Amino acid sequence: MAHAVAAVPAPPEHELLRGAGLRVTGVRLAVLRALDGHEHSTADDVVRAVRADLGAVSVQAVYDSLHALATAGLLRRMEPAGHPARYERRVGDNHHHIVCRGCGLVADVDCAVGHSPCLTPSETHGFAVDLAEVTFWGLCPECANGP
Amino acid sequence: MAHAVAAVPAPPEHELLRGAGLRVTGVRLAVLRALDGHEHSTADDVVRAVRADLGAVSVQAVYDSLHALATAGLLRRMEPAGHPARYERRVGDNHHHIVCRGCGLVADVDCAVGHSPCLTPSETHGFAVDLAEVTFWGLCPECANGP
DNA sequence: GGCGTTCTCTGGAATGATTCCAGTATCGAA
DNA sequence: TTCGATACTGGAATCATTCCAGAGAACGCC
Repeated sequence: MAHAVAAVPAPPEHELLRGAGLRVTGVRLAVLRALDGHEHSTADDVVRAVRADLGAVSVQAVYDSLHALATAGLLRRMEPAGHPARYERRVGDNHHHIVCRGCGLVADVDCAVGHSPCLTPSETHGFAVDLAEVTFWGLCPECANGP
Repeated sequence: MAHAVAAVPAPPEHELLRGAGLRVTGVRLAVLRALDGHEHSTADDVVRAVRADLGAVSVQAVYDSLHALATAGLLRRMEPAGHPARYERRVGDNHHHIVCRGCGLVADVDCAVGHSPCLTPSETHGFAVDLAEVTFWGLCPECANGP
């Protein structure tokens, strides 16, 4: 009876990649896993996590994967001014970010108002706007108290 | 009667610097002038403008001035992801930016709603928020039509 | 199951904006 | 006018990211 179910189901990450028309590779799977539960990781964080997972992997392989996945909409790239880029798997929803001026810590914020009032600029200067990005700046609890 | 007014009034930039507690130097005045009518200039743009104005000036002098002026609140620094930082003299008002994905062109947008509903996040995670930054992304008319 | 095309990964070097450093020049208060 | 603090010079360094050419792996097709 153990073999009644035809095959081991492919892991969800596998499906995601196929669904997006991307080849399934070890590095890409490892990148997705690395970001699971570690939102707002830098490319460097991801490189370390992927190497802990797979062994030797080149920096470019990770950058390429991050690019491919971001372009396919499987992850989102955000770049706080003055900090390296950060990646997250939470996509498709309308959420924003708080960045700490002290340590660079990033936290998610759901849109303050539910729908998107600020997401339609008053005057577009003829631009075809496709995305509104809101970043809050401040100090995290740690940096606000610390020396 | 011509000499009734005691002295030639200091240029407004001069006053601005003194008012902010900054020393008045040629480079700083030239940086402010360079940004006049050329909002959203890059550091490189400013270096070129300052050199056209004063002659030989080091890159660091311009970066130092930009930093000092930005810290003093006399200009604002904005850094669209993937592009060099840009500087503008329009400060203190609540305005945002549209950035072209094609050419990097930046335009000003007044807050879509007048006051600031989006500027108060729903949950701050304990952060002391002091600034909300809204960036719209899209294509400028030129890039939307061009090849 | 093997084959070939096409995309991905490796390793190393390059880029570009920005910053660091030590020494010299300048600003402006006394 | 002098002096201390601050700004500027020139050159080298940093850091995230990208470019490059070639070796390797995925997967549609026979």
